[in-house]
Amino acid sequence: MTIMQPAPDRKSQTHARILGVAARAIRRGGYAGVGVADIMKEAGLTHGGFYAHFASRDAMLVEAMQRAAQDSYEWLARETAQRRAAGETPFAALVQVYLHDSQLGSVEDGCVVAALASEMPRQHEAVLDGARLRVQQLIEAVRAALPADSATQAATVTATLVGGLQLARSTGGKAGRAMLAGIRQSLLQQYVAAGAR
Amino acid sequence: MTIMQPAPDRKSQTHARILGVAARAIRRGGYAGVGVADIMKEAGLTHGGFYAHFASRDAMLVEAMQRAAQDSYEWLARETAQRRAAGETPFAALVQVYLHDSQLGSVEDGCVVAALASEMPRQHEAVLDGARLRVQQLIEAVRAALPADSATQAATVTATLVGGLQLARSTGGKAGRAMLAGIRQSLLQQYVAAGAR
DNA sequence: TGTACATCAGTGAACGCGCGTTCACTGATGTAC
DNA sequence: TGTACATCAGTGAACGCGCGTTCACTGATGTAC
Repeated sequence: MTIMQPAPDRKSQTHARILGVAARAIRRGGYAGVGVADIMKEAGLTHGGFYAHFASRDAMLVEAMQRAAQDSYEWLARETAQRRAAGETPFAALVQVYLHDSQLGSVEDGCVVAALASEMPRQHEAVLDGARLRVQQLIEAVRAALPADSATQAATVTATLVGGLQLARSTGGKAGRAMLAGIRQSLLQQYVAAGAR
Repeated sequence: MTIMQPAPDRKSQTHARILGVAARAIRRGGYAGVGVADIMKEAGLTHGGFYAHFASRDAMLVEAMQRAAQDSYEWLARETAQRRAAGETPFAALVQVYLHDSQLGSVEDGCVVAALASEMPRQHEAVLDGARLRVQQLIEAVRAALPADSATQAATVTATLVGGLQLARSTGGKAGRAMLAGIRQSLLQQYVAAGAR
């Protein structure tokens, strides 16, 4: 009785590919805006195979949220690390990356919290759990870029980052970029002047 | 040839009632979460009559967004006026009203920007136009509560208010209320200390 | 090494439900004389 | 004042499409001997 290993491996690769597509799709279209068939098609598959990977559409959304959280967390860590290596302070790097102009157009590759925040109160508990965790992660990342004694400011700065990106995206165009630049400037003035690392 | 006036008046009253229901429904369930039949039922009507009032579901969403904007703007103006009359500064009143604990549970009666911000980039141009206007209105209301020379801060404060409410709602429960309290405190410290009116 | 066989990831047709939309009809309101 | 009539807001049955879900089947992969 030999257990077949190659097949499961192949399946889990496909599973990951579907999730990658779904993680981008929920940020682009929202929880309500993603269809099973669309995701499978974008992953190069037919819709029938979906249920070999997920118990239901809802179950997929839970996994997609976690995957999107992981992807956007890694993106933030990578980008900020690069800027710190180039000499920027952690806080400046955070602000410049999170509120970068390129974020205006790329919702699907950006922070999942900013992409889905206002839809959160409407989600099932399973999705909410993942979302809460991701919010905490983001606040923690902000706190790590603030002075040790300004821990209570972390949530406030996070709120400004998330809300600022959303407002600038809603505004759009040149006015949106101007708004984003203004918010970057405000944050840097306030917190760097206040001694942020 | 007499023109009948009473009938149109009655119809416009019904129209306004449907819109009132819809304006709350989009904040509660999001643009994608509201159904024609649900709204009509909540307004005490049957779904068939819907198209005597709106050309399509999308056309209704445009009007509902405007109505929600108007409702939440009036709510903010009324509540802050009451607090200013009781002696609070305009900025304190704004922060205390916008980030009041009661806002955690009542998405459908609160600020439409906070309720729908992350869904905005996905909407049709007609809906977006109304949304942009509402964002500007909100920023303007914030600016009016800031010192004359801190106009560039208005968008930043607005971002903090909107983002803060969303993060606290996502977090929920006791932790959500604590987060909200922290953000209120941060904002008041920062801006009142900086000389906000 | 080569052939028959077992496994299973993925296919695609089909089903059923919900929702936006249409439309012939009803019945209440108010007008005409 | 009272009766016949016109208007039209609202009703409710029906239609069609899209989407989540199911399921019998295929064909590629790798095993057994």
